[in-house]
Formats: sequence, C-alpha cells, structure tokens
Amino acid sequence: MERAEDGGCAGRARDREATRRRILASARELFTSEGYAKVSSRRIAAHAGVNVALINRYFGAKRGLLAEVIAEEAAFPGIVEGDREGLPRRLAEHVVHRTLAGGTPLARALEHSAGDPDLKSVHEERLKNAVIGPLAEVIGGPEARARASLVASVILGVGLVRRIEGAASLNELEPDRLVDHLAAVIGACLAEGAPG
Amino acid sequence: MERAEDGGCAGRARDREATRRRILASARELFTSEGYAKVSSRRIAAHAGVNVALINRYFGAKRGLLAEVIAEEAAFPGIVEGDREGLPRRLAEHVVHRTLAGGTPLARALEHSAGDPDLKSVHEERLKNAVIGPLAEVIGGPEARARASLVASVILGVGLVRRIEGAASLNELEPDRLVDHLAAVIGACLAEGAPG
DNA sequence: GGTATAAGTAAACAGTGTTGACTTGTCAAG
DNA sequence: CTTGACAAGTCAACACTGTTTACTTATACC
Repeated sequence: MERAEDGGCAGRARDREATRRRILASARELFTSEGYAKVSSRRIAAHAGVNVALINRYFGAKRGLLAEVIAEEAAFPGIVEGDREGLPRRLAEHVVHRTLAGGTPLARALEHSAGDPDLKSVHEERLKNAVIGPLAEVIGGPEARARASLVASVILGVGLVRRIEGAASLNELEPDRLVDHLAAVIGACLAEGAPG
Repeated sequence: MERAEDGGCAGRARDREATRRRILASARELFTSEGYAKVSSRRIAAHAGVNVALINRYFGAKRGLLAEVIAEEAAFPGIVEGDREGLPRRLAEHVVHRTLAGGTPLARALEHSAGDPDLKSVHEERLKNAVIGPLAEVIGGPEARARASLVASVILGVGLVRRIEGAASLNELEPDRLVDHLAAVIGACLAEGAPG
C-alpha cells in the first residue's frame, strides 16, 4: 500500500500534483486581485479547469487554500535581515511603498480578509510565525515580542486604513515625509526606556 | 397621502417603529457578541421575533443594519474633548482598557469585520466621520488629517492584532507600561517636526 | 362598516461552502 | 492482453446564506 514512496510516480494517475498546482495558481491570482471573500470556490475551480470538489479534496476547505497561498510568500523580504538600527526605516519604506503602489498581491489579499472570523487561525499562525517571530528576533531584549506586536499593529493598521479609506488622508503627506514619520512611529514602538 | 405627518400615529399599523427597534436591538446584541459575518439575517429575525424580510424592508440590507448599529455609538466618548497635550495618553488608555477588558461591544463588532469587502463603505464613512474627522479637529495644524489617519491606524491595528493573536504578545507588558508605550507611539504620530 | 394602505408573511431565487456516492482513467500483476 | 485495484476526477445533493417578489392581514380613516 505504500508503493508510492519508492519512486514518486507509482499510484498516480491524471497527475495529482499538477492539478494541485493549477488550483493553487488560480487561487493566488483570484485572491490577490479580488480578495478572499469575493472569490467563490466554484470560480477558482472553473478558472483552474477543475472540478469544485477537488478543492476540498486537496486543501480541506477554501480556508486551506488561502493558508497555502499566503504561506508561499515571505512577509518581509530582505527587511529583517539587517542591522537593528535601520530596521524602523526599512519597515517604514516597505509599508509606504506597498501603500503607494497598491501593495503586493499578498498584502492585498491579507488586508481584504483581515478580520474574517473564518480565517482567524490562518492569520494567527501567519502573524506569529512570519511577522512577530522574525521581528522579535531582530529586536531582541526583554519584551521583544510585545514590541514586535506593536510594530505589527502599526503595519497592519496602516494597511487596513489604507484599504478602507483609499489612502486619502495619508496621501496628504509626501511619500518621503510619510516614510520619515512612520519610521519615527515604529521607532517609538521599539524604544526601551519607560517614559514614566 | 401625507396624513401621517400631522400626529405621527396616522397610517401606522402594528407599530413599525417598535419592530424596527426590536430588530436593531437584536442585531446589536448578536453582532457585538459573535461578529457580523457569523450572524445570519434569519437568526437576527428569529431573535427579534420578526420576519426575515423585514430586515431588508427597514434597513435595505444586512449591511444597513450594521451601519445603523455602529452609528448609534460614539467612537471616543469623552476623549477628543480635552486638551491636545493629553490626547495621546487619553487615547492610549482608551485602547489599552478596551484591549484588556475584551473591548467595548462595538469595538469588537468592528474588529470582527474590519476587512470585509461588503462593509467597506460602512467602515469608510465611520472612519472618516467618527474617527479621523474628530481627531483631526483636535490635532489641528497642517496635515492634521494625515496625522489623525496615522493615529487611527495605530488604534485599529492594535485592536486587529489583539483580535487575531489574542493579545498574547501585548500582554507581556504590564498595562501601565503598555499605556506609556502606546502614548509615546501615538505621540510620534502627532509630532510635527520633520526628522530628516 | 367599508376600504385604502401599510405591516407583516411565505416562498422562492440565486448563490455559497462542503460532502458522499459514483464513474473513469491508469498502472501493475497475472 | 486481459483483469483488477485504486486513485483521480465527477456529479448531485445538502444545508446554508442574503435578498426579492407576490401575497395576506390588520389597522386607521372616511
């Protein structure tokens, strides 16, 4: 019964892996352009040229499809790897450029579904492992996770407000000044001294 | 045909207003305890002892019901009315106490549905009129709205992270220190000087 | 008391995510 | 080359969702 383990091409017919990839690719494309809630399972299946039931067969549920899509992408590509001192500025630049350019596809997918109760566990895992965890590691020191959590709040918050408000207010500031401002805010999140 | 305008009790049968209030009360209760997405129209109607179709008759759509629910409550009760200097601390205390106590019912309803595309317009109006607007007025000066928008980002972001993560990381800090910290962060949002 | 008119109702619509029973293609053994 | 097993793929249904339409019924005025 475990004859598939030797070569990898044993009990396979009609190419399971290719079908999986096709579904995943369609989901990524549709989720990132229209958001999780607006894209139905049947539409993803149709786009992939595949039967709807295969989504649940291969990914358990629609939720699992999003989980796999967002797991594929790095949250902060090349940002946490660097000196701690420049971290606020690098993060600020990342956020502002995402904000102005309409965001990376993944970021948009996340912002679309930030509060969806059905996706709480997906976002929870992502937030802890890909955002707060790496940030806390660079930050170091006591209460690193709390500080990382604050930084994450700012980043997610700016994304959320941008998505709700269309960045109307934020665009009052020139991009460069916005980066300066945001770097200062993130810096305040990281500050160690107790003000009181 | 306008005979209802003289006394207020003319063309009314079976008490339209009472029914409206009953629906609204049920919606408020269910939305705030379980979130917008998890509560169906039929459940609200059943809870109110009313026919489902009346929700759409009186509120246009389920969306309209939430809009009316959140419109009833003040976003920052007694916080924007005060001196500008103490604003960051008052906001920080508000956010932290909401965070630790599980949030006001309304805040939870909002956090539950922050990214829902169907509710974008509802949240947009609320954010502009009840959050960014009043904040910008207290803040004053040039780019007041941009600064207010940043503050709103921090507040919404903290709520969102708390909701996703269960406040696990944020609770590493004692409440008092968290207030200090958050006040500093919000203060940085309001700072006018260009750092560069 | 009859009647217009509003309030309230029931049933259907088109859509969702998900599931279980079914068919079919493919590969290995006889 | 046929046969059988098993996985891949299909189909139709399920229990929901929000919303609309045509309908019934109770009320307040003439």
